[in-house]
Amino acid sequence: MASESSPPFKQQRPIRGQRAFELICDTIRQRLSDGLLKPGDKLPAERELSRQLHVSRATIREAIRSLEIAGIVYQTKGVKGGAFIREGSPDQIAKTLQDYMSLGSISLEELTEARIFIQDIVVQLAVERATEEQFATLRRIVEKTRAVTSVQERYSCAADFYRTLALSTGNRVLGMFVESVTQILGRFVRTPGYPTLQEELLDSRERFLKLLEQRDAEGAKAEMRTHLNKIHAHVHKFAGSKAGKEDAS
Amino acid sequence: MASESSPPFKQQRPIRGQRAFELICDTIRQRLSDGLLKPGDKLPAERELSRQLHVSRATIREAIRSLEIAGIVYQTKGVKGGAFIREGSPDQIAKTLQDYMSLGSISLEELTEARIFIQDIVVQLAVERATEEQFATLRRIVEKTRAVTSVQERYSCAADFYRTLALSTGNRVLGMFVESVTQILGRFVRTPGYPTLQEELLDSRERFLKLLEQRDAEGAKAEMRTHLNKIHAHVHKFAGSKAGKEDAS
DNA sequence: TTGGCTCTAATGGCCTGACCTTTTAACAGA
DNA sequence: TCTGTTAAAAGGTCAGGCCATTAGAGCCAA
Repeated sequence: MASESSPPFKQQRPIRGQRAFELICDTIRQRLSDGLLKPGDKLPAERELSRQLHVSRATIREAIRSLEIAGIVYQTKGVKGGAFIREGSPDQIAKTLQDYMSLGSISLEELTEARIFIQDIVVQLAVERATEEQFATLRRIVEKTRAVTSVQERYSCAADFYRTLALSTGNRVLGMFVESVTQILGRFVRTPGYPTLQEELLDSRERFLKLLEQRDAEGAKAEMRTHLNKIHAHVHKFAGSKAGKEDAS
Repeated sequence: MASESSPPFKQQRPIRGQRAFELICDTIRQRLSDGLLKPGDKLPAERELSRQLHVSRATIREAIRSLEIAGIVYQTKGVKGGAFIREGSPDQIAKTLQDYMSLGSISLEELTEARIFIQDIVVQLAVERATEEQFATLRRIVEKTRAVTSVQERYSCAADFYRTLALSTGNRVLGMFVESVTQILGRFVRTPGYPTLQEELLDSRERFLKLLEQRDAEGAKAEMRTHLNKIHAHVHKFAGSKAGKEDAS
């Protein structure tokens, strides 16, 4: 935010429902896409922006709050605190999908179905593009999985596995989707009463890795599909029983 | 919002950075996922919520603002106005992806690449699941495309086409992704100076529809891929030249 | 020197209370 | 019946204040 001494925001003609805080958001977004603001940069303090833009601090706060919720900035308190531009993260997509599930605009079944198809793509691309080093990382993660005991740790390992796999495609859009689904399904796993399903996991992982290293796309995709179908059936059953209990109570 | 007479929001937790407006958001989200709130429902007025929850109106406003930015509610002014729960829409995903492009967390190339793969899935599912009626709708859209002249109209027809196609898969997650990408690429189309690329569009659509109606998945996928590759090359060239000009100026 | 200690200023979080604009419904008058 | 006026409700904004957190400055004692 360059300091602007000229009157910057004197919208006295709000013909439309344009709100002051939206103009401020748009300005900052514009500076982002123009490259004037980059991740890590710090916005001026609320009181300072209030002076610069000739709006009240409450309005500035609504604007910054909006940017925060949109995942564009984060805020910290204290001196040297403020609003900082952040990197994009899958969290934002995950939150949106989660909200949409709550709203009933998408269903768990649609999410898992989409996941299976997209994971197919991921596997295909991983076979084509993953480096030996990434194979090694995946193998390390599987080894780590062998040692864990708690549900929480196993989920964490699975998340690492899918994340690394998606990373190896070099496509961060796919990566964000995969990570989002992982996070959402993770909420079920963390729900008390979620039954463990460990038995064949490691075997499946081993087979999958082997096929991946052999660059056998079809085989790896089939293995992944089979595994995901099992997992998803498990989650659906759990989610269904939970909903049933809620209805009954 | 049940009225709580006991001290509701006196968070003396220094460890947690939990803010008052976040608690309010969480409460409302909880009611959503519990089914106590549904799309179309109206939240109490700001002043009313302020009284009920024993927080200032400014805090209530920050909470509602957050829900609005998250795409959960929309607000209207005037008597009979207020915050209403809305349906989930792809706009939210589109906005997030757009922001992430501005932040540099994803690139146009990654987005279009992902689109090609996901459109593959969509076509596959459409071949398997689309009804005759949906075929007819698609054909109507193509016919309409024949008549349009402006870039804006043509974009609108293309958006309808992809939306209808995605709809026919019955998977709204895929639908939202497709719609989001359409919206984002639409921003380029609407940029002044975007060169038209009309020639083969209608021919391609015709061929595609024919293959779709014959339930020829591989053929339809190939046709769609070829078309998208052309479109994307076009967009990339335009985006690249625009970026170049910006650097030069 | 070094390890704490307090003090202070900067900053976000929250509050109170007020005024404006927009929107709708109720009402009054032709 | 229609039309214009009015009042109430609701969001949008402003002004100013206090509190809690934080990092640095400066100080003091071991």
